[in-house]
Amino acid sequence: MSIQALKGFKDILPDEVLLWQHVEATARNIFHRFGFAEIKVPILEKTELFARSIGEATDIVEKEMYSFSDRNGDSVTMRPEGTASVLRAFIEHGLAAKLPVQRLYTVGPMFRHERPQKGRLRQFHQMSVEVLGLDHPRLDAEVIAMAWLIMEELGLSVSLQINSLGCPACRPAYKEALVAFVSARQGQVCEDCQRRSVSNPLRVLDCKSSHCQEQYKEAPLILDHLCQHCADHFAKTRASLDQLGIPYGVNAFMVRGLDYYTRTTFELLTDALGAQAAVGAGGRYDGLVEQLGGPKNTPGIGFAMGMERLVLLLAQQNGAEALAAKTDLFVAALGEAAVQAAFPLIHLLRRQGLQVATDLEGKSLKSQMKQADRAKARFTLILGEEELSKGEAVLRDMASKEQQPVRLVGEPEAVCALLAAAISGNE
RNA sequence: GUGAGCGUAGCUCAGCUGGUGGUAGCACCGGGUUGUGGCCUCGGCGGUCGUGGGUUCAAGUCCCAUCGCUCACCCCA
Repeated sequence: MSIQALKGFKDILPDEVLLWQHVEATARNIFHRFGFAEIKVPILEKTELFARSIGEATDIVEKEMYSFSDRNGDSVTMRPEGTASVLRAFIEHGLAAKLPVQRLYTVGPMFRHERPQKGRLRQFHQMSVEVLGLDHPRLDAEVIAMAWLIMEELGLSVSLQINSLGCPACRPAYKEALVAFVSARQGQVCEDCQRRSVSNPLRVLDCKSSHCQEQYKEAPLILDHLCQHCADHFAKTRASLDQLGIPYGVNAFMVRGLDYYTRTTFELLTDALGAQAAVGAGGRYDGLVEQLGGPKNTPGIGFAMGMERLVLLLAQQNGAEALAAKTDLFVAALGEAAVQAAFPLIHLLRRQGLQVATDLEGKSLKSQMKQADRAKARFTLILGEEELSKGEAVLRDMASKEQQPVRLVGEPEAVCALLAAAISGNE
């Protein structure tokens, strides 16, 4: 048996890469329109960084991280998410002092040791954004609107849900009320919920058991327990979203998995990916910068989008035919003398910026025409003995089948220019 | 970590209650067209039936184990 990739680690083959590039290019373009700058951060960090940011008691930290001792004995971890690393860099380089409000985005792989399933891998890829230093509700709406625009420009139909998780002033009291509610119904909820009510109480609300959901219809809602400040912030965020015409649903049962979230949270949801509903999600994390040792009172908000999930959606919702790679010119040379003449010419054409494919071993013309067709070449330059003796080649338009002679004598640069002109003239 | 389903050619699959793996489709290579692609047609290449054991005269088929994949739970983008 030959060696296979690790479980949950996948090769992205050339055909699929076209979709990935489209997704990434679309998002990057929008990030830039919104004033975001790219930051590249390491994939490996000290384990402590994630333990402190994501939360010691979360599943991610407890049992899903790729952690190991490096050769010095330090515990290091392959990042399970991007926010912690970006904030570490923000703090480490004193970016707050350079610009009061930082808008950053990053793209790359994340690692979580989970059981793979549809839309979920051990190495997966996220595009994520962070805005640090501002907590105006209009910013919350702007960030959500940016995520929404990416969906629009990718042509993906998803739904947007928002919620507020409160802040350290109001959430604890709500948590207590919820725990009291669940423990009063111990016998009526599933084992998972009984466990969650202790480990991560808010999580009971998105239990998949319809029986549990029935029970929670009467449950206290976080939105009824927000302090004045948080309630205000949420109302203004909603008003700003309304102003932009972004359609959303308020879901008081929406909970995020990471401990650091506060106030506004949101998810972009689809029902087309099996159990994986969220293609993007994020929220505010106002205490996190300080918690990681950064400047006090540095609020933050961000979101991450799962690229595997976006690509899956794009492939099934949108069709991907339009993204096929194509070639400007295929050079078919027949016989050693022609191949000799073609080889440097091809290089010059490529230097000039044309996409040129060829067959280096001088196969039959039929075979080379097939290759040209497969490469989706718009033109084929046929260079055989006949043409060569006349100092010419034949340029064939693959779609119309029209052929015209092209003079090859003279300065190579001039010949290239002639060819390039012939090609662009036929567009 | 838990549960279920599935492993036959590069890909998609057929193979019934065990009885010689398929002219199967797609892809690939070549011929029909001495130098012209897509369509058609003819031919060719291609297999430790995931692996190991067991039952049997006989196992792709039944049993056990193991590895892998998929989906779901958990959790999450």
